[in-house]
Amino acid sequence: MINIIFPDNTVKEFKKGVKVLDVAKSISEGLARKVISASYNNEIIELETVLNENGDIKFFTWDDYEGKQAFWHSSAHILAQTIKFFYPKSNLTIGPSIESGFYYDVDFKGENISEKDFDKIEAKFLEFARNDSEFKIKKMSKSDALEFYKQENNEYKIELIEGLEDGTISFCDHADFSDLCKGGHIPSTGIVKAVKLLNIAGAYWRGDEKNNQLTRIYGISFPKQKLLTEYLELVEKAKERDHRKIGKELELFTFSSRVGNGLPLWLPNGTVLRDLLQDFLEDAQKRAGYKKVMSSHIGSKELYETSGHYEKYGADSFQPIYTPNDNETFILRPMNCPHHCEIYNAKPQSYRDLPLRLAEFGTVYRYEQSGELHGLSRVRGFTVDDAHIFCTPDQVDSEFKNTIDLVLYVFRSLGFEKFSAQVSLRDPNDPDKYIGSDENWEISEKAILDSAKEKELEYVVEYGEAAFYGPKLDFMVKDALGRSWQLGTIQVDYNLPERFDLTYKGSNNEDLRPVMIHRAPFGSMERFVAILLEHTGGVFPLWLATTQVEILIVSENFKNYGQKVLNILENHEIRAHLDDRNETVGKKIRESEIKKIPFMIVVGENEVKNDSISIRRHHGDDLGEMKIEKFIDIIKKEVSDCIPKFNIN
RNA sequence: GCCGAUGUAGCUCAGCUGGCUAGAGCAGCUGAUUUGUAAUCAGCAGGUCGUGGGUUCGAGUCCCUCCAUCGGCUCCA
Repeated sequence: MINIIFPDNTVKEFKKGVKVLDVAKSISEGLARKVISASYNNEIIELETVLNENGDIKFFTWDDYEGKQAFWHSSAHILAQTIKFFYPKSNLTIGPSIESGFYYDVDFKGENISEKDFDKIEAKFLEFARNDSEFKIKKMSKSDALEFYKQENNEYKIELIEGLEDGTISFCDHADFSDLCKGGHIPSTGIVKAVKLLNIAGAYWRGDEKNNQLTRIYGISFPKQKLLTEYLELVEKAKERDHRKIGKELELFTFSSRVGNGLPLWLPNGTVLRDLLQDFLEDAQKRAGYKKVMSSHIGSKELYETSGHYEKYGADSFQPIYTPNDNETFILRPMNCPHHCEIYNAKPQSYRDLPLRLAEFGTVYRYEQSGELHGLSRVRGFTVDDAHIFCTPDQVDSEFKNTIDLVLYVFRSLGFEKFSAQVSLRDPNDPDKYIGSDENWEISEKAILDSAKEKELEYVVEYGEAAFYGPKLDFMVKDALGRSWQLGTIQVDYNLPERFDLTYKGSNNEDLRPVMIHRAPFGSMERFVAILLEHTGGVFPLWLATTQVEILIVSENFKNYGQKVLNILENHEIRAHLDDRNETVGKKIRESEIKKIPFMIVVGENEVKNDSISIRRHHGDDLGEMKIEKFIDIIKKEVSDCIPKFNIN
């Protein structure tokens, strides 16, 4: 007999060799019908798995994350079966589940496949699913596994198997289809009732640009047709929040091929928004003891050779700028830190001056690969809300933590409650990618991990994601379609201070080396605005609305009164606009609604007579007629309520 | 940079298998209307159909090149 512990901590005895599905049945028939996956001692298993030792069991249904993963992973098997049906010569590689759905990477061996083929693949997929074939795991010896794929001439699977240990290799069979797989399936294909292939893309084998490019087919599947319909509707809705669409509608920014790809043009509305964000952060930074500086958009090549950036990125960047003088070469600046190092160097520094926090909204230019450009999220010219903190080694800890507080303040003030933190460390297998001593790296990696822990951030550690000069703590936020973007970033750097020979005088008059912290709470104005647009859908909190109040006159006879109202609001620094066009009130309201303007003021005969204004909120709430002074109070209160000031400890 | 898709007026789109001077709505301009909470009416103007080449009696439509955008991959100081 074995003891099985259930999630509610009850323990039950079962016969050794009991099947997982029978354990579920012992609880209730209902559970046994709904359960599609399970874990034992935190290892994902099949419902057919037999249990021979004591352990913790968990059951998963479609409603659980793990249930969906098993469902989608199993769907990838059915997709693979279907692909083999239509393209018998193709080589399968890997087919995992992802956050929403699954994909399979296939080498089609020169055969063409496009989205036009999706209909027939989906139809055959569902036909295979309806056969309700059971997924069965079978163990295989390494030599048999290799032999299986040698017959298929599948060098990818062979490479995978060669990396596995004999005795740990298993295949998953369903119907007449067999695939190398470690497990984690639903019981049978019949549960999959709906499938949609989403797109087709190139993907490098093992994620390496130097390898063959495979064809990746993305798909998603559901246990009910209705869920698929709902999913597709949700995606359509999310597309309405695309920042590129909203940016166009609200006239925030644009691009021009004559200016250049990836070089955004900020329109008047967008510039108001951007300035508001900049003022907001500058106010917080002032309170946190930062000093503003400014520097040029180009710098001599030597500057970036000193920093190490030229060696690392020079060849893939905008190329050097020459002058009439043969001895001069300049570079369009790709980052602000070297400039700030030189500001630090402008005079001898003392430990009494530290920490020195230099802040600049610095515009930088990077030649991103053409396939990388993406609206405002990935551009070739952008402005970093940059600052560099020069401090003593003792101060790193507190400065780092204060910086985390500032980032969290920014995120929370702008309604980014859902974000993930990522600690990016060196790739232990590729030390040549990085500059600086091991000792310095270890100190800074520890500083970041300690701070993240103390601030109780929920973070993941990614090896190999560090900048070449130091480790990072990044704050990631998702866009409307669920893609993750890095916004805020904090980086500890022991290397640039050495390269620029930065020093300060210690209390014993000795020359000491400061530590640098790079940080940008927004990340960049461009990307931050992009994500902000996708989160708000263009409906900004009152303090960020580019136009806060639209004044609508009932007819041209009330132009003067409208103008008077406008003047009063503007005197109170309220961003108002007078719509004095010869149009109907209905039309002006419609247009203000589309532009998502928070408040509309309607003035006509009644208002002139009563020396008042009538207020309508965005989305239709009628606040009625009131004195203009009262309205000003309402606006001022709402603005101060939605944006608390940054307090430093 | 790589794989796939797309590219018609400022915007959103129509234009079937190649066949008259390429259409619509919104926006714009002109005029009428003087309007009370999501579109007043009429008229006018606006496009070398992304670019360059080719096939054809004839190309928005078919083929090739390049460019850009979109979805991924890779990259992201």
